[in-house]
Amino acid sequence: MNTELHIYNTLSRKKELFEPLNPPFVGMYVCGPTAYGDAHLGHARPAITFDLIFRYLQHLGYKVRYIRNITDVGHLVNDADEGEDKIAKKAKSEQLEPMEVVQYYSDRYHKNMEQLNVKKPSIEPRASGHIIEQIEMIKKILDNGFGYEVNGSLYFDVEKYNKKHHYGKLSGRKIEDLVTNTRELEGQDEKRNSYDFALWKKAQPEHIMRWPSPWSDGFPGWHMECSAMGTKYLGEHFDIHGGGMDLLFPHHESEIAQSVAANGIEPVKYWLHNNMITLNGQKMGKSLGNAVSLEKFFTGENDLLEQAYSPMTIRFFILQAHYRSTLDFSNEALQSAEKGLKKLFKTFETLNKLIPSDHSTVNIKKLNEKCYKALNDDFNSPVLIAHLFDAVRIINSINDKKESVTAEDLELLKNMFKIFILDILGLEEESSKDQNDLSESLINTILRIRQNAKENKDYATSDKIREELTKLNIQIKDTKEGAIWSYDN
RNA sequence: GGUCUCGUGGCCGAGUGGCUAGGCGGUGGUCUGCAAAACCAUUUACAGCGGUUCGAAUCCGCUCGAGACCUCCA
Repeated sequence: MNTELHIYNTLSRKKELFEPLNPPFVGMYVCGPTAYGDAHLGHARPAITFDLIFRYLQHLGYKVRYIRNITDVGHLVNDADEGEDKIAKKAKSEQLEPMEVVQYYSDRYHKNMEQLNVKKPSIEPRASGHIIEQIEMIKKILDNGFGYEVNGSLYFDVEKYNKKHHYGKLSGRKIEDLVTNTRELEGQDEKRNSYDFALWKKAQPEHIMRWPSPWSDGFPGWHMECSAMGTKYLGEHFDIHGGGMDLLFPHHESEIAQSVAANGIEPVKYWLHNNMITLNGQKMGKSLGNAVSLEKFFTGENDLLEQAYSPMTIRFFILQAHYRSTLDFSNEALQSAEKGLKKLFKTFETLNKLIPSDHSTVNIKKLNEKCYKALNDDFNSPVLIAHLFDAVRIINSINDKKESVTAEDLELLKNMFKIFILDILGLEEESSKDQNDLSESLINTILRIRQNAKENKDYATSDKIREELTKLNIQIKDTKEGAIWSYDN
């Protein structure tokens, strides 16, 4: 039962039985963030999706090596910029060493991931730390005749590659379509064909991120880092490669081509892609200017947000949709997720109070099996959550003496909750509110009651309240504007 | 324009040939000093049109609508 995991492979566009290449080991590579800005809701989706997958594979007993890179070289800021490095641009504008920018945003990313309870990957390599590996891989591609050099820059010869292999097999594109669908740019292009892509780019004099190579001082092309680092840590052929659907083409397509060109074998057995998060039906992305940072979600400081949404609300919201569906953001949807999550956690308390009886009126074993069935069907977390809410209803009914379970079933129920909610979905209870906020509003509530008593000339009660608060080192002062209070330390 | 994906009830979101998804909200009830919580019941569905089929939200075709990718760069 637990072993029949099926996952949707973008390569075949079908659900396939998951069979690792070298069980019990599983290698998984996921495209991580570019460290040049704060993480937004769109970044949370792949992180949480592959965290779920990581956690479930581990739960099934696999020894998973999970690689999630940080891209820290050669990103453009947006379309308007002429070939300038995203990180370098930021560095220049803020008078920083590029690595300072990378460090700053990596730290912030890690903090957000921790808040979302996303487990750390096994290895988190950086592109800048693997320049040698990338150069070595480019050399292999050249040796095998799939690259060409122009003025110190190297490009991948897609047409030549496509004669022996299929460029476009992952994204379902045909090279003829690429020809007709790419418009010609002015002569500045060094590439033989518009669909060729850079393996290595010669740095312009103003570029501050540059490394020596046999061809020029420059930087690696976009797709190289994932091919090189994936190969280095997981081997030439590994189990799972993941990322957002937006990376399907050309990034992942080109990764396949590079690996095949260099190593002669298909790099990845299962390709997994999560869908986008939309806002008013449109993809959420930095370049579109509609991306709300995770930090803003947690504090609520954004015009689009009616309130703050906790990291666990965000996590639950994302897990309530299947990872291959688009998920539309709205305040209403997040608020209902918040309530649902609260209900789920409240049930933990009820569960611990339950008293077993000598027979069960509900089939807990079957429910448990259904939960596994949901996850085994391409990590269907929304269906899993639906089953867990069935369990919630059952638990409350037992508490109301309308249903009953044996001690054995109760144990299973407790175990289910722990395994699915805490371990696999990775949800955790959040301390209801900031402690300070809570005590502050508590005191204000008490003072309002005292004010009422005073207005009713019930001075016995109002004095009693002041006395009790004083004992707690909370000093009350009655002023013309009303009572004020402070900690009396 | 090319390629692909999608269109489910007030909102979000599963399902993919016949059997209640689920959450949030609404309504009625049980409980309750009142409320909350909980439980029970209940409400509104499968974009439109046509076809296949004993039977379609689910398959096929068309129409309408929405989105993603398709230059440089990561």
